[in-house]
Amino acid sequence: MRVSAKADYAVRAAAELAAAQKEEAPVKGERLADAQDIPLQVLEHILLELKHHGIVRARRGAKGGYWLARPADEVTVAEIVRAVEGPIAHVQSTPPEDIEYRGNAEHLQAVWIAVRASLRTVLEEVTLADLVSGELPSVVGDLTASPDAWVAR
Amino acid sequence: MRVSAKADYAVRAAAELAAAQKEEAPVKGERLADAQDIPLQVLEHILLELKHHGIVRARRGAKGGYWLARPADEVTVAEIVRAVEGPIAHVQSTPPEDIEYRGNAEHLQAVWIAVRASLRTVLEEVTLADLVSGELPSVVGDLTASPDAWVAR
DNA sequence: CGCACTCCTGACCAAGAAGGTCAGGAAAGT
DNA sequence: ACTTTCCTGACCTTCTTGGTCAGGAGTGCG
Repeated sequence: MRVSAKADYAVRAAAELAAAQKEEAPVKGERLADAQDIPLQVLEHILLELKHHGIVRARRGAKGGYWLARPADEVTVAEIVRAVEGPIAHVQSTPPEDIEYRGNAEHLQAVWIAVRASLRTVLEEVTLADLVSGELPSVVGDLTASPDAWVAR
Repeated sequence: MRVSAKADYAVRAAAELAAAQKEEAPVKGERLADAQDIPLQVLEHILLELKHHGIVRARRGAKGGYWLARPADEVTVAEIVRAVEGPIAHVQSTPPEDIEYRGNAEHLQAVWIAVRASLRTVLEEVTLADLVSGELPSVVGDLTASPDAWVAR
């Protein structure tokens, strides 16, 4: 139930790309790495994965670099997390809808499905455009409104 | 962003204990292992952790076994998951409220906080009593109502 | 008491993931 | 040609996961 460094890095790098989208020129990996304090070689691997998933594009050579394949308001955080971490909220590496629970745990499946659905309501709602503008969807606002949400437990 | 086998096992075993709570006699580890198809030795380690967290109690010897330390409607799934997996929704092993984001990723913190909060709305709401009775809280009902929630993405 | 029963605990293990580094190849521009 | 920058795979160390093994310690009963 944790977020990997890779996913965190990927979203941060993508946010930088989103912000640079107006510039009309590719952004070099090194600039992204510097801006977000990510080891360059790690970042390159991540960007490659994002490219394979059709989220970013790239060109090599001088004047080369990376850019988003789509407008920033059409790329969700969920997509990026899935690209680098795989499916969200799997249980023992299998999707919750494929698990059969026995005995008194029968209804546990619905709980895991609800867990996944609740993650989706956040991750699929937030786009890179939201992220860089700071105008987050209302679902995020609602969830972060209580001071309770900001303390560990 | 996945649920470990251990967490899944722990909740299932706890559900069995919740169901057996009326019986007034401890439940043997072996019976739990059989009922939920969990390797006995793995289960014992898990139950030990749950015991250390004050969620279950145990007695050894003949007539020994495990039982819930509290009524089933006072034990949430969140507690059990935390007992065996540690804090929910940490990023790179640090709680999201302790991370400082720079540049265009500044608002990512609020997103991770919202992710954690949304997990809590499910996991802290569902008790073991809910789980065995099948009368899940409305938040689960709402989230699992759409057929969309039941398909992979 | 002696003994069977059951939990308790730590050591151990293989496989995989996480996080990161190294080194070289392949396109693009000047 | 040559530099720049992405592309790719190999490799490394540490930690986690899921699981097994073996023995110790408390509990109840004949």
